[in-house]
Amino acid sequence: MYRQVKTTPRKRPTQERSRGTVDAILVATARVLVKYGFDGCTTNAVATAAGVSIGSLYQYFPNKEALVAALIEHHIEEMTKSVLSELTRVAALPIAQGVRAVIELMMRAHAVEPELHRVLTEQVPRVGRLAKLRELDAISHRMIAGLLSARRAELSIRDPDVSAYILVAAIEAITHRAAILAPERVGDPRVIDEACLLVTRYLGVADG
Amino acid sequence: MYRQVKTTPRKRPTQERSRGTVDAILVATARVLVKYGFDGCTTNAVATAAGVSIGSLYQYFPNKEALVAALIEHHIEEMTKSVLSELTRVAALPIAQGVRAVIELMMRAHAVEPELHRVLTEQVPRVGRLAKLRELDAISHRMIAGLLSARRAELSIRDPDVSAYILVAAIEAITHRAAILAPERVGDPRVIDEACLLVTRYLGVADG
DNA sequence: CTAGAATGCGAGTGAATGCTCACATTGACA
DNA sequence: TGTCAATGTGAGCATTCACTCGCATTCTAG
Repeated sequence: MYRQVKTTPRKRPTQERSRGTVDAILVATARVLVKYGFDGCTTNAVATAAGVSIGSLYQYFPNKEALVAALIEHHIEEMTKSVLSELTRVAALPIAQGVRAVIELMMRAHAVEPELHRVLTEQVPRVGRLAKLRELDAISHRMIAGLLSARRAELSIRDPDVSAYILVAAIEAITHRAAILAPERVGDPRVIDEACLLVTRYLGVADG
Repeated sequence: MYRQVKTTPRKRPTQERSRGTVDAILVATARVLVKYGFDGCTTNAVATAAGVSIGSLYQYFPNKEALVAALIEHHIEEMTKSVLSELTRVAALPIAQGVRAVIELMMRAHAVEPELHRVLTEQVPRVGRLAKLRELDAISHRMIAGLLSARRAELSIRDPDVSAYILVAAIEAITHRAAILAPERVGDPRVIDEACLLVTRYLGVADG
């Protein structure tokens, strides 16, 4: 399918100077990626945009994919972190409030740098980072399933696992679409309210 | 963003012979695309796989993107057709039955040639066919909104438009995910049942 | 201060590949 | 059967681009 290439860094920067270089390269990658797309994101273009020589770029990244992979990895890790912390926090809340909190988190997560988010999302499969994405999915899925199990008495669901699958897919899609296809919908309280309604009615709890 | 290229056919085939050529090229494109991905899908590879010379390929397709665009267009048109006909049919059914019918349609639609579907989906933006996809979205959205409006008395929703947005996003995602990330889930009756439940509970109607 | 390590440089190389074009073959129609 | 248009061919051109390598500069430790 997709040619798999090594995307592990070639060398870790140790001095201050080189850390700056690596940073500049990553920032430039994001900029070029958003502006010209994956195909227009040539290593030479990135190096130029970063104000760094192409040789330096190759000191730290073994190839083009590695550049994008690094961005994706970073992005997904950030999302994983916030999902984890938010879901932990939510465990203590009344369900309706928890639902709203999670949905708002997702909206916010999609709203920061939506352009970059879109490009990265599109390029995930090309860069062989689907596994990383599925990891995030799996985490969300497990945590939601756990929450549903724990509060099962309050809910009218049959199988927490299937329900978690359905909910994760639905909420991810609603927020993702809002961000990608209709940016004006992001943060639209009608959409948020309605998404909350979808979940609470499905779970059989009163809306917050 | 993405360099836009002409993707309109260069010449319409008139004789029987050339129609066969065009067909062979499209079939080969699908095969090569699935097997080697977009990057591995070189025009020369497609021509070889089609048993056709590279020159002939360029008689009918102005460039590489046009090949994939043709496939995508065809794919989306097929989906649009079945969505239109199914939604029309559904208008006469009791709501719960209609919901199930639509969800099953979506599952089926995603289940035919899931590999090709996945690759095409991934390549939609690169080939500048996002507009076509949004068209299908808009059609679905309008028709669902229409249905919700018409049966509003039976439903406990506030804004048919927002509800349609939510439902289209949720159902599309649930089926898409099933097909792409967990093919074993496609047609899983538990997932279908649960998706129906999500919708009927949200709409406030009894499950079928 | 100095030696060697770390970092930075960028012209150039090699390979991939989209696409052209001059020519060959086939079909339609008189 | 002859002629012209439609169709088919594939060697190779032109370009793009990822990546290397030999050398220059900067840092650090002793």
